[in-house]
Amino acid sequence: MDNKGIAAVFEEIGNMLDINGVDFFRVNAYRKAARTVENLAIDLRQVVDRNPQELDKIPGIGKVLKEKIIELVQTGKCKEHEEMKSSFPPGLLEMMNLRGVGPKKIKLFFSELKITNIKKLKEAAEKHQLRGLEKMGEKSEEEILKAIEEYGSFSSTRHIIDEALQEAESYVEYMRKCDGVQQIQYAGSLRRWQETIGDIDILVTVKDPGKSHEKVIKYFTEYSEILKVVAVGETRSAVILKKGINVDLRVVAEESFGAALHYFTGDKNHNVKIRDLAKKKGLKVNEYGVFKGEKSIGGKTEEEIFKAVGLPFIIPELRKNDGEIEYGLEHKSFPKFIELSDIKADLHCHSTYSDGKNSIEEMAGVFIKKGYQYFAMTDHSSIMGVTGGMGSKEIKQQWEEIEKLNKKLKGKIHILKGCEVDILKNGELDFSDDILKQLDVVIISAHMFNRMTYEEQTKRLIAAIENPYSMILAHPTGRLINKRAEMEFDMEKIIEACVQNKVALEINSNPSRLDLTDKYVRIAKTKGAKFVIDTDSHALDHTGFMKFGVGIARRGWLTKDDVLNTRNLAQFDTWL
DNA sequence: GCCGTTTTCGGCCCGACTGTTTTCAGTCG
Repeated sequence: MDNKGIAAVFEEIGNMLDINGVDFFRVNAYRKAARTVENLAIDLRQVVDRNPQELDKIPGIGKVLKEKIIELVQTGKCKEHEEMKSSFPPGLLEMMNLRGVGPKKIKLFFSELKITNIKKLKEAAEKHQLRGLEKMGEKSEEEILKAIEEYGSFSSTRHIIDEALQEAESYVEYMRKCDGVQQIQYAGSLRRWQETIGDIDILVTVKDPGKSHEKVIKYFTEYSEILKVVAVGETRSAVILKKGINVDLRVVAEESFGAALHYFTGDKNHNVKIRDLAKKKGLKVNEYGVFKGEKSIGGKTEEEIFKAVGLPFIIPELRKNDGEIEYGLEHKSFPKFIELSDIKADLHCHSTYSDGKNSIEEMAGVFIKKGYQYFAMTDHSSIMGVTGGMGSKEIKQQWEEIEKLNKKLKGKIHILKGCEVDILKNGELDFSDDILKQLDVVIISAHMFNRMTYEEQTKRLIAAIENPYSMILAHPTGRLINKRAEMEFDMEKIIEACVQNKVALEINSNPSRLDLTDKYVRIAKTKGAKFVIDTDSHALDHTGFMKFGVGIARRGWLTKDDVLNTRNLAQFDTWL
């Protein structure tokens, strides 16, 4: 069983304990462990295989959960989990997904009305049987029916980052026009550049706290794209957009901007840790500031929050309670992480020579506008028949065109002759050595045969990486977020093969790919890998995806030096 | 269930909003 599966089991045990009314801290221990395991960079299967004692180092995993992890990895099951589940009516846990329904309500519905699933809950609400229960009334019944409707109509999947970003930017633009709004900023997982986004969080400060709050909240709930207003309070509001994304608004005074921004940026585990640190120093951190007793000692900026608990500024991308707090306490400063402005080239894009929408010259034009010094033209090789991949005749034509363009565009940008060469089933590449040796940039990638076994796939990829002409391994897992699962293979071995053979790892910036993921970026860095951040553009407007790849790189703790396309052409050429 | 330069036992982040109530429990982030 993999990390995700283990996390799901812990989450389920937590939920069942919660419904059973067990001590909340025990429940929380399971939930916390579930989040920790889910966000873990290392594969627990390998840890258990190698040395189970390493589990002791994982925060929040003690004696009991360690044994459960070993059991789950080795047998695929956990006895206690199975036993608990067998005593739970199927369908009961699913009700946890309904907005406004938690463990207490589930327990109430079950003990009083024998409701064991969403269908029965709906029937009971429609027959007005719920309003007779303790603390339940007409309104609660309506809310439950609405929650069931929402649950049925929206997929519970998380949103792709560029969709969420567009929605957030439009909403922020709208809010900016509201009288009384001073500062405005989206926060949450979007500000952390997380690969997928659960909901959008918007923070606003107002000039005149007493008077403006109400006005701003009202304006927020009048946005044209809203499907439903979920909550309206004095400082908070929540809505669901027509596109199915939840948006939370928080309104605070100017002097609390930093504290609120920190609180609202999260993630939750990071925030809990910061508050815990504060507590040990005799301080209290909340969304309004840092307090010593009643007295505020900071909160206007995020820096003040970090400083109060003895930390240097931590960039949003790192806030995952994934070692960043410990690192900050020990080192008192962080390396300067890569920024979008460090990028000097794009090394993976397509033209009409394969499945791109635009000509080479048009692609060159957009990269010139971005101020890039060079880019690699990397159309598909011929096996990608559906995408009109290039045979040896087409690629030679392309070289001629590139040479002409390089003369024409001299001084503006330099085009490298490249190719996204497919990895064949046996690990060989889809072009002869004769072609490969004439290319400036050879990207290798697997588009087909993704159903091979774990071992076969690992072997296949390693063979391709060991090809002396291979330079960059593109989108290794081949996943498409919410659409296609990742290929199964031993990622650590692949990373090691890349390091040994001096093959760079691509961070593919396409928001549906984001492949490598941040977790493996970080592992690869510790193993000494080099990276490129590419957009894999198939049209002019895809070239703007770079920011997402840079976000992943920052989440993986990369600096400029780790990323090859931050180098100027001469330096990059040396690496080639 | 986890954890420890205040503890191996006794703590565990902190606050907003809703609905049903007259003081708060449940839920959420």
